[in-house]
Amino acid sequence: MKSDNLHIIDPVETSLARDYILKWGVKNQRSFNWRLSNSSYEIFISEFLLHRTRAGQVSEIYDFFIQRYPNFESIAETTKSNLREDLKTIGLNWRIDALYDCALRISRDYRGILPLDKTTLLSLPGVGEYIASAVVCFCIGSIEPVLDTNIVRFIGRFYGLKITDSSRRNKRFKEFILQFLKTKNPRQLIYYIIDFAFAVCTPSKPKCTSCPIKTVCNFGSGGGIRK
DNA sequence: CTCCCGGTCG
DNA sequence: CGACCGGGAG
Repeated sequence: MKSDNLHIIDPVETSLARDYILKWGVKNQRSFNWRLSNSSYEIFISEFLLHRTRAGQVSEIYDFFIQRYPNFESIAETTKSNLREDLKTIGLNWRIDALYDCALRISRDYRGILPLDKTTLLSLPGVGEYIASAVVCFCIGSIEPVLDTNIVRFIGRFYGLKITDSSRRNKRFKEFILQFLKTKNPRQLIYYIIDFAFAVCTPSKPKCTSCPIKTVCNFGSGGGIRK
């Protein structure tokens, strides 16, 4: 029987699940070129393009885009219509405008070098908490509350938290993911969680019966979502 | 916290 | 239709 204290982080269960995810990730992680990059520009671009867009979709144009636009200046020097043409397969025109404006500002105000503090990142158009946190974590290696829809679903189910539309900005979810990411390589673990949530802890019909952490998971062990 | 928005794909 | 490695406004 689990503790009656709701929403208390169990360090043992967290540690067990983390170890399982790390093990699972080694064999089952997806391979994307942007995950191998340590360039702040490429990391920023990839997160920007992944905004509300499937990873498989982005992967089809990612190499082409980085080659054509190797830095922020090259984006700032083209036209919005060129940029739209080169990104038309992934859509979301407002995002393309935002990317263009980001490139202008970074070129003009920061000499083309992406500032790596969250406050400045958040001031850029189209950059919210997820992208700012992910960029800082991936570039510097610090532990940040990176909460995309996949990670929110995973954290919510695992700890038995009610998942709502605002969970990604919920203070409790942030605390839980920060705790979960307390490893030497949070970036890698984030990728693993995302892939795990994509393949096993899916939105509909999660594969709980074959899930490696069902015994310590609130959802998979039959606890369901506690209020 | 709630709601709306967006282009594309499975 | 729901979902996508969310952001912005209210």
